[in-house]
Amino acid sequence: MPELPEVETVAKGLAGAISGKVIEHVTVNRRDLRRAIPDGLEKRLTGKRVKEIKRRGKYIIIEIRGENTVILHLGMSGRIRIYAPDESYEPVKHDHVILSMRDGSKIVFNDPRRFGMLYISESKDWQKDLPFSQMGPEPLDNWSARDLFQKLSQKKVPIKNALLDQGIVAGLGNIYVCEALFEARIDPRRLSSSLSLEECDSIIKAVKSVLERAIKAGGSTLKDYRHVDGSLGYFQNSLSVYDREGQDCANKQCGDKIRRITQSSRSSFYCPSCQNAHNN
DNA sequence: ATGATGTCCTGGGCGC
DNA sequence: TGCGCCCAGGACATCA
Repeated sequence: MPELPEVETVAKGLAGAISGKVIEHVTVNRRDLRRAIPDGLEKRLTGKRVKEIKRRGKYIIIEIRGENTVILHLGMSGRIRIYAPDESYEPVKHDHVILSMRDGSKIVFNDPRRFGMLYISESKDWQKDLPFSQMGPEPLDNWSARDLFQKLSQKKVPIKNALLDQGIVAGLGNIYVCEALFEARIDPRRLSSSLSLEECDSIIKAVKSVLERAIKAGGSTLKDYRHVDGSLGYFQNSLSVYDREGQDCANKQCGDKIRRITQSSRSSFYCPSCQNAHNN
């Protein structure tokens, strides 16, 4: 379940491996992912040079010289594996796309659950395309409490759901929303429109803090996620509430236990004592 | 228009 | 050991 820190880690790994390099051959084994891999992808990318790799929300943006931008989303279970020129590539189940670079390295996109996407932007400027045209701010860039407060003031959904909405802020998923709300000491059930400007500021600080620490740790490996070299992230060891139902609250003086509830048929984890639901 | 619910998909974990 | 069941969840479709 890659969220911003995991996607950032993969994007950085990809950038180091293929920026400036030429794609010599493209193999697509299976096209029917969440969004079909477009026919013609092979032709359009063969012989092209990779310009730059970026990240926007949970998407990896691969800019190509002389072609529109390649958009990659890892879905839930997607992985990118990079094989150095001297490494031998042994195909495994669910290897859907293989980019063979001119220097002999290979980039493999594997996705068992097929929730991922790999396509080419329709417009010259990918940012004008959906979903980017509708996407909220990058939480680590210029995300302001004023902006969040303004957006939440019209929302009648719990704050947990609002933060998962990519139009409010980009890149957050279930894990980091739970963690950030714990750190901001805000109950996930609080109505979005009930939050004060100060509370929005707390949320922003908590989100930034948890994302920055997770990126430093190389992301969280719960099930599927791996770095591009196959190694693991280790931020899962630093999670305070996510998947810790029944365990002691991380605040030592608290003494309460982490609770799991369901919101919009998704699990939320929180500490009933530290995350107080006054003002609902 | 907004929010709630259902759908896609596979592997892993669980109970019996 | 093996079978069936349920769960994980990001984005999007569909419904009220």
